[in-house]
Order: sequence, then C-alpha cells, then structure tokens
Amino acid sequence: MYAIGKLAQQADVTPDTVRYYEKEGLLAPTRKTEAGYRLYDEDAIRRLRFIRQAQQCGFNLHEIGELLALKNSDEACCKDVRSVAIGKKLQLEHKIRALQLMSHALGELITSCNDEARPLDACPILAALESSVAKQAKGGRDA
Amino acid sequence: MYAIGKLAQQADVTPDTVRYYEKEGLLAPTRKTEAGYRLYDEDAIRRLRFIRQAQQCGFNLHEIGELLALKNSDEACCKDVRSVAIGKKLQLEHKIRALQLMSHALGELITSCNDEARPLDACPILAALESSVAKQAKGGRDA
DNA sequence: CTTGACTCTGGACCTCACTCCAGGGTTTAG
DNA sequence: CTAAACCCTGGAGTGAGGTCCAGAGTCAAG
Repeated sequence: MYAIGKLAQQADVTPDTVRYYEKEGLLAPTRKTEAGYRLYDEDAIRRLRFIRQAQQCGFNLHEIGELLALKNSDEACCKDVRSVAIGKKLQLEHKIRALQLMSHALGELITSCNDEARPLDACPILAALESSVAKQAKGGRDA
Repeated sequence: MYAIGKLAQQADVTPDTVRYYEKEGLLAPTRKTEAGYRLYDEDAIRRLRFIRQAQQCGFNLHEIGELLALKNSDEACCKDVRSVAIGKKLQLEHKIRALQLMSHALGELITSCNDEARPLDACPILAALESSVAKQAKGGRDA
C-alpha cells in the first residue's frame, strides 16, 4: 500500500491533484489508516494512470468519470467505450478544423502584407481585422 | 451616436461584454451623457468589430490590446503588426499539431477495438488508457 | 403620467483543473 | 527525544472571458 505522496509520484502528479480527483469522485483511496492517512493499492495506481492518459487524449475530468463508470458497469460493453472515443475524436477534429481556419486566415493576412516599410494606416492586416475579411474563421472557440 | 445596446447589437455581443472590454482597457465610449450613459461613434463600432475579428483569429484580449496599441502608435509600422501575426500563427500551428496527435492516438485505439461485442474487461481502449500506449499524445493542453 | 425598455454601478458568480496556504497531527531516522 | 518529512482538513486563489444580479436612474411612447 502506498501513501498519497508515493502514489502521486507513480503518476507524476502532486498529492494535491490526487485529493482533487478524489473530491471529483474519480479516485477514492483503497482504505484509510486510523490517523486518517489515505492508502492506495496497485489498482489505484492503474486508475490514476488511466485518468492521466485519458487527459492526454483530450478527455476532460467529467468525461473521464463517465469512462470510469462505464468500466465499472456490468451492462456496458466495449462498443460503448468505442463510441465515446469516436465522439471525442469528432470533437477534436472539429476543433482542429476551426484552428486551421484561423491559421489560414492569418496566413492570408500575412501574405497580403508584404511591404515591410508600409506605414500603419495602410497595413492590410489591421484593415482586414476592422472589416469582415476574417469571417472565414468563424466557428472558433467552441467545445 | 449609439447607446451601448445599439453598439453591442452591431457586433453581436451583449452590453455586459462591451462594458467588460472597457474595463479591460480595450474600448472606451466616445463620450458620456449627463446621466452617465455611454455613447459611441462609428469608430467605436469599427474598434469593437476589430476586437471580435481578432478573437476569431485566435488572439486573446491581452494580445488584442497590444495590437490596438500598435495601431495607435506613431513609431510602429506594418512590419510590427506582421510579426505579431506570424507569432500567433506559429502558436496556432503548434496547438493544431498537439490536437492532431491526440486525435491520431484516439484513432489508433478506435481501430484496435473492432469487435463490438467484446466484453469490457477485454476492451483494448480501456486497456491502452491504463498502460502507457497513448503516450504519443504528450504535449497537449499547452498554451 | 405611466409603462416599459433601456441604462448605470458594483460586485458576485461561472467553468476547469488545479495550486497554495495555514494550522495542525503523524511517522520515521538518527 | 527531536527534527525532518510526511500527512490531514478546509478554504482561498488562479486565469480567461465573460454572465448575472440588485437596486436605482433615465428616456420615449401613448
């Protein structure tokens, strides 16, 4: 059994973070000592690693909670996990496209501004941002 | 001259948002009535539009403030605006790559999980998230 | 003159995922 | 026995970009 500090070390997080996950209902200690110290087993380490890896894949803590619930459910099957993953992938792709539009719009503005010595009041970037040229990049800042 | 509600309408934001921009030093009213009502001219509309368009291009409010300061500076020239835009484009591209890595990692997990009827304890997605397979997607969640 | 739509200020609240702190108690090494 | 290193709880703070609210004042139409 590991105390919170050792557990945290295994997954490269701080004890504060582990306690935060507990508060969010994601990771309860296996048991507690009489003095109230949290103790964790190997399963808890795996669970904590799961949380971190899922974060790396773009899931937020709420979604990770759902994944974890699925994991502990009797009715759920692999298909359910798969469709959650697919949904998240679609979300990521949507966000990527939005960012690509932004990047592209910016690229066009940069290209249009080729004369370095031009005074500011003739700067095409500034002008474009004032009018509606950059509208192609709509759809940004979404979930 | 427009009252705050009319101005906000022109740029599809709420009056609260306009007041927030003012608090952040991005957009001051042209003048105020005796009763303290904010009044805005056409220039303010352009400025507000500028703020929204720049947001669409991925700039945050602080960066927009810098852009606006550049705009009102005598020493700055077009080149300065251009290099801010280039820096932001690089940031966007970095973020896009990170998201693409996540999406790709998720894609691999989804592909590996082809048997829909498989029970949960044999689910390769869940298994992968517990071990370190998804490590390729590191570098996510950055600025 | 009244009603309703608008505006003002100041401040609280929201999300997300932590991070830090004070003021204690516990455990372990020497 | 003592000091260092660990742990506990509860609560506040962070950043970004707003949103919402109360309580009050203002303005235009009918």
